[in-house]
Amino acid sequence: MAGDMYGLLWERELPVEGRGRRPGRPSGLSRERIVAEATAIADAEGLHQVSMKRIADGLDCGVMSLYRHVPGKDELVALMYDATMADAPPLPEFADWRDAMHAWAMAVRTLFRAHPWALPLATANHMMGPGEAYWLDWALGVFTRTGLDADVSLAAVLAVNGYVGGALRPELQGQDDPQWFRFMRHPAAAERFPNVQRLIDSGGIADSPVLKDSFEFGLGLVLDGLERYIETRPRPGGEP
Amino acid sequence: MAGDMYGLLWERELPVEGRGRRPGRPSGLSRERIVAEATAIADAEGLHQVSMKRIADGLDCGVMSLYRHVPGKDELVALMYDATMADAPPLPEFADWRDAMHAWAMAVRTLFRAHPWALPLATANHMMGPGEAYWLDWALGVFTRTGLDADVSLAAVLAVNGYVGGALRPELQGQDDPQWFRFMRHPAAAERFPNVQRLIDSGGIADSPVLKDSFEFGLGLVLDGLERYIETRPRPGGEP
DNA sequence: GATCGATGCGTATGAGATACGCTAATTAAG
DNA sequence: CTTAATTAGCGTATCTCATACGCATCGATC
Repeated sequence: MAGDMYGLLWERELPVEGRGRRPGRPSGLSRERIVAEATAIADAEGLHQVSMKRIADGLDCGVMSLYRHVPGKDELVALMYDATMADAPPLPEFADWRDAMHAWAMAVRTLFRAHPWALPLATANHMMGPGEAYWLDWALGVFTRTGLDADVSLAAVLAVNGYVGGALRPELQGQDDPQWFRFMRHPAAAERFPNVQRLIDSGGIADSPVLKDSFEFGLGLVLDGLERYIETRPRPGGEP
Repeated sequence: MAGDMYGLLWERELPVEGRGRRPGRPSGLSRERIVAEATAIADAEGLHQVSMKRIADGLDCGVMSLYRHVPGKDELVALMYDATMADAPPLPEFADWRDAMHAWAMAVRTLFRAHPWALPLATANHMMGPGEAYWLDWALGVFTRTGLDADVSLAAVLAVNGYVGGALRPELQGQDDPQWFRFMRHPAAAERFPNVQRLIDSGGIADSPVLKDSFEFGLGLVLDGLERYIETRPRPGGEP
């Protein structure tokens, strides 16, 4: 179904030169406006509510006009995703890799919290666009500067990124439905899941400081692991 | 759209008693058969190919017959997800928490590798069913037995689970399209993403042992972080 | 002002989910 | 053995969507 996502996401990177004015009706619509409208709908009401009709209504145009600017809906969603990833202020420089990756993770989190519909898309198979590549490149630079090899740097980025993507899941759910444990009300659940039962009985779920910041708690664990790796990794020249 | 997912996923936990034989036409179809057929289609061709018609054809029945056993498609997908999570051999006992969580993570990975369509669903907002609750409870038990408080145990599980879910993403993608870095062929990409460029130039991506097992590498980092936490955490009674 | 090339978009098509209501198959009651 | 009760199977009709096709329109260029 997805034809040339690569061309779709990257073709505009080079500004087309040498065409000052072309013949033909000037376009009131644009790919950017369509993507923006679709994203606004998704942000407000979920990806489920994004339909070509709904977008057209929002832009006050005919449905089929959209197809002059976007190949199809799948491609539009891919564009929405990458545009969303690009929609964040650039990160500053950091002296310390750990501060840098902490900031990186928090920035990514902010992004996904603002656009909850994007997280499942991140998990689905997709082509990387410029918006997403920015984050990868930035994080790669952080680890490369600590002296890690390129492949290990990538593995480190994948680890942090993996944690962030996964840990966001319950967080985004929590915003809509704080009752992750509603199922424990079921009479059969208590005996089948004694540890969950114990957790609920302990009472302190709601106001546990660790759980309140479980994202940063887990992030800290990952960074701790990386710190240990970086400190103890075999170095080419041995100890100075 | 999702009505009573809670009842849907949990109602069958208690076997209904006291009804030996009921009147009415006996059912050839069953919820289980429908879920199994739908899962088989999704495993083979992706969730996109699962339609009520396709399922009905596979089961050699009419489309509307399915609705006698499943409230609707969204609910069917929820059932598929939870049934998939329940479709794994139970984990053995482990003496060491680290061995246990390593096995846990690898088991979850095996599950998602067998059913790639399930991972985006895990990321989407959903109600926990008995299949998923099993994994949560098991992991919670592991940490609780190390003496961690219930809330911290949950945070630890969320951290490992987060890592696993997130790290699986590129892995599942890699199976279908090993060219995660195809975008770097773009002329504009090299200068905009120098660190990715350097990574590619380093050449050793394909046969880097770290990247080959990047899942376990990252998992090790998370467990290292947890180990350090467990060893240095403040204990109620002080040092023995 | 005629032509060209792109945009805007109405209409038609086909897929997919599902509400409704009828039919069929059993069991239980008379 | 009827007959009523109850539940499964499912054809048809509808509604929502994505999208192919082709015509109309608009400006720039010649």
